[in-house]
Amino acid sequence: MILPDRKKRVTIKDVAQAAGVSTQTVSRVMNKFSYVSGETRERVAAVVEQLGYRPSTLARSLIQQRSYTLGVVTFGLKHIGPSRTLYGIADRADELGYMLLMTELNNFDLSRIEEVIDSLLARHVDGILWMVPEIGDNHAWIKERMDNIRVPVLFLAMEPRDGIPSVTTDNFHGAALAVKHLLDCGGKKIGHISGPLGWWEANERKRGWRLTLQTAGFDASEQRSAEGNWSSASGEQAFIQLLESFPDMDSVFVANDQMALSVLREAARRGISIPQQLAVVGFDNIPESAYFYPALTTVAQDLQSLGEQGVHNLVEMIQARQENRPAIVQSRLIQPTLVVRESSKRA
Amino acid sequence: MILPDRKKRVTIKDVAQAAGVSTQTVSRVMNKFSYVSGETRERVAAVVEQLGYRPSTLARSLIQQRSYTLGVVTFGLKHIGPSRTLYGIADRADELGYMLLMTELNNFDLSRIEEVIDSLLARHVDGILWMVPEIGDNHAWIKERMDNIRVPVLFLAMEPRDGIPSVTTDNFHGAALAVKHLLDCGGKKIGHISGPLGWWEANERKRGWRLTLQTAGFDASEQRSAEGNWSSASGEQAFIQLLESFPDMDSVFVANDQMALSVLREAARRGISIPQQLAVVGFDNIPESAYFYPALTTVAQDLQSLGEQGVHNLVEMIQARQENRPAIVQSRLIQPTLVVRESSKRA
DNA sequence: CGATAACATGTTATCGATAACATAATTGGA
DNA sequence: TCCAATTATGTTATCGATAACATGTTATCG
Repeated sequence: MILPDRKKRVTIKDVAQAAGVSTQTVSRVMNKFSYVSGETRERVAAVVEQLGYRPSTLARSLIQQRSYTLGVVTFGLKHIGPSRTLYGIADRADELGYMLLMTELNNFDLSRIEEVIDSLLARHVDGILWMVPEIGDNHAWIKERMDNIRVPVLFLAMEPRDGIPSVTTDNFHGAALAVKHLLDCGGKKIGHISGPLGWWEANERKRGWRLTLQTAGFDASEQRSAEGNWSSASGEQAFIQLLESFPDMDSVFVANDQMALSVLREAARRGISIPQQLAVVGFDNIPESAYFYPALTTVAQDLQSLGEQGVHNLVEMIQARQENRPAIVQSRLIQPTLVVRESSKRA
Repeated sequence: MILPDRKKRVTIKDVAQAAGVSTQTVSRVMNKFSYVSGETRERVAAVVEQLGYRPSTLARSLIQQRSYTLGVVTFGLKHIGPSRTLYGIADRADELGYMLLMTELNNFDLSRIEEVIDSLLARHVDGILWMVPEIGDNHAWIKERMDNIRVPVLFLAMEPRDGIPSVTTDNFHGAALAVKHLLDCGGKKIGHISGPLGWWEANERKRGWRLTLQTAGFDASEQRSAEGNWSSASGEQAFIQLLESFPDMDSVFVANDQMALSVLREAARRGISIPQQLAVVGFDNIPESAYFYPALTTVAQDLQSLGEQGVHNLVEMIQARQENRPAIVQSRLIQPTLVVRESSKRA
């Protein structure tokens, strides 16, 4: 027998010819649920097996107007947050029979955004997951262009907006949890190290800090907070600055764990004991935070499930559209939880 | 004028009809470099602009037998290492005009591996980046199946093998750097906390530790090393165990930064001063390691450039094949560097 | 026993583009 | 001036599959 050229794709025609049937019959065998006699089915299956035939999803996508592929647009992939989300996305997508076309967005020019979306649409993705943090007005294009995009788009970690499907961690509530806990621990003078305030998430966390304090009758004035940029380096700077503008601070809520790490270190250097003199709470619950010294109390946001939810809802929208049902647009908030560890435990 | 249905794809036919030319002419306008009169070109371009036509990469992939898409198979995406690599991949791929089809491999069953590869091939990827750590014999399938895969496959972080293209950090050399540095710092009794020894990378790092010590005439017996599983939790266990089996240890080389973090903490708890009583060197140079207390000396592996190199070489192979040139198969080793910080600096 | 339904299979059109080939109109050089 | 090369455009085949339709064969039922 002549072995087929290993470098050439085995097509449905090859199978049809080898089995002595039409391509349609091969297609029927591959896709089950159609009238094919047992004998024919077996014969075709044998040829499929023998030639190692695998249908081309690409060709199928074209005729069925459906690719079983989702576009994912990320930003800041090299950081741990996005990759945990991506993990959830990959996992659920696989479960639901979808693959992911990935793009990293490296800037926010409108032209770059269009380019990215166009290249996804050119590959016929069934839907798009927009996994880009909301910074300044970099989401401004949404209202205008949304309807021009022929497929559903779901936004992750975006400020909830009416009529725009999204899945987002409740940053405000997370911050409130942190601050309430610090109050419970006897904190009276609670400072804040925020993320870059151009970021919606950073703003929400700061708002959570401010409002929770004010509601409880405490001071949350501007000199009690300092701004970082999420990095440990910036956290160190912000902490030093905060120690100056708010010297009698007894607790601090830090907008992410990386910056909190710097707080722990700088405190150790200065002989400020944690949690006795200064209670610290972070945000994110990165895996390392349990092994900081002292172990960091932090707000856990479940990014993996954020990603999973995102895929789930997006696929739901895709199916609705496929079946001509009205799309259920919803903004979903995921509640973070507090993980109490040593850095805040006071006797 | 009747506006086109926003939900329907604008095809080359629509443009051709609206411009009063054949689809071939539209194709020529889109792809430049062919005879089209200035007048026709302008007219078609205007229609393209007006209808917002974007060619379907999918259809083009089918006829050109080339998709400008790379398959990426990851493992352990939720960890920081893979995502830094992925960032490098995404960046370079974008630069070279490729998109990425991503899959997370969640187990090593041969059937799962075939499934993953099949689903990438079904989507006509031009090449595959295998970004899965080598654990036990989970790469054993390579020799057998490699030729059955119709596209080039490039392996990241795999043990270099003749005839198999790969890009890999030189773990052995990295470990040697670390141990030599500890010797330079006056270390005489140098322990090791390894990663899970089923991993090739963990083994290499341990081998680097052992051989460097032996070459310098020092003891590197088994009770001077303990095995972790990369996690901080396991690092703590391994360190405690090591303190028992090797009580007079004066330095320790830890196979990754997460485990080293636990060493720093446990040492602090026990009043072991670092670096005076115990010098510590980690591996990876995760961003946080510079902000551990004390700041961690570590071996920096440039995962981003690992990813970039991988894409670069893979695309080179794809082009070679396209142009019927012989493929240049090479295994490339990337050299890590030592970053000296407080945890090893002795007076 | 003949008509209708269920089964089994094949033929042609289609998805959205480009390749390969064909043809007509200019241009240019001997 | 005439023919070959260049320019400009159209027609048909193709990539690899499925949809839609057609047709023949075998059960089934009144």
